[in-house]
Amino acid sequence: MSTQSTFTIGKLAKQAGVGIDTVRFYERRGLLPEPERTSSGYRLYRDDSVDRIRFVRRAKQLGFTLDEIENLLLLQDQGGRKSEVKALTDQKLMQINAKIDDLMRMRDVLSELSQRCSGKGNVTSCPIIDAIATAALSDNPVKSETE
Amino acid sequence: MSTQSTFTIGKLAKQAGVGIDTVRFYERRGLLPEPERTSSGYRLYRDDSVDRIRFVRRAKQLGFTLDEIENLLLLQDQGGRKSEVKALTDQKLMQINAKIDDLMRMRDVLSELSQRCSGKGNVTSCPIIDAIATAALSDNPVKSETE
DNA sequence: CTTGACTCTTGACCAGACTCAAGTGTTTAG
DNA sequence: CTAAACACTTGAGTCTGGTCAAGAGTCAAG
Repeated sequence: MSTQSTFTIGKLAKQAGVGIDTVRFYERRGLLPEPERTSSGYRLYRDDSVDRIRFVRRAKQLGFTLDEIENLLLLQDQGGRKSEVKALTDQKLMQINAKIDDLMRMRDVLSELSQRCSGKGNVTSCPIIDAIATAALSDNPVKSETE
Repeated sequence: MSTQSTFTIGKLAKQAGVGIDTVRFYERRGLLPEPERTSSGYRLYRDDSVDRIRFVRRAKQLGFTLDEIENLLLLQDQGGRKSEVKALTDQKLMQINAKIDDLMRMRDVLSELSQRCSGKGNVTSCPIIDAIATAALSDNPVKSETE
């Protein structure tokens, strides 16, 4: 009578917008609890599993790794403190800022090199190649702790 | 009388600032030509190999992958056209810009969420968790072609 | 001559997040 | 009843850029 709200892995995957293998992978990773099974062993899910996978996907879009997301989910499940969530967020924010800084430095160099290169003729005395070949780039570490 | 300017892999690695394994790895990858060998099989290098490794390292700092660097080196070795080098550079520039855009979008969301979260109390009704759990984030693709 | 430092090769392993293959069992539509 | 579509498990492969280990040969100093 009412909508029977359990479904197998294929529907879950489709509803959550991921592949079937991804669902099983998330389960192995501990991001999804082990679901009930039918007598024949098929996994049975309910809507909350869709939500959970979407949570993972959205957190990933924000730059969190699966390990970090596991942490976030744990805090949600077991009622952690807001300060822990905020700490994870701020840490991620700093990592992202560091990465942006790296990339902007690369961009600045590349964009200047591109402008200096006419693009005409053969590669002898190409400002781009020359700059990479000699130490025209500052030799300070471009690597941030985020790599 | 003159400085005998060949050396084995350890010196090369040290001079270029990479590990010995990295040198051999670059050779396997085709970034370094196969060097001469002593009668006992030791690799023998000259200064140009130092330059070549440094080229790779600098190009990497600019965001090029080893495949792309191989390409760059090929253009340098075989006198390609400047336009090809410029094309590679501009392509990389666009990739980097796309990545920066992605990261800035993430940063904006995270930074707003962080500001909205007091960090006090337990996680029930945490604005960060709530935002990830519901569709508070735009569901448009954050993925750029650079991933 | 011996010891220690150096080099050789092959091949495995790391992170991160999946993705696929093979072989088998289950459910459903016609 | 049969065939398609779906699901199961185990285990391996993908990509990138290295890094490490084992076992053996080589070279320089004392």
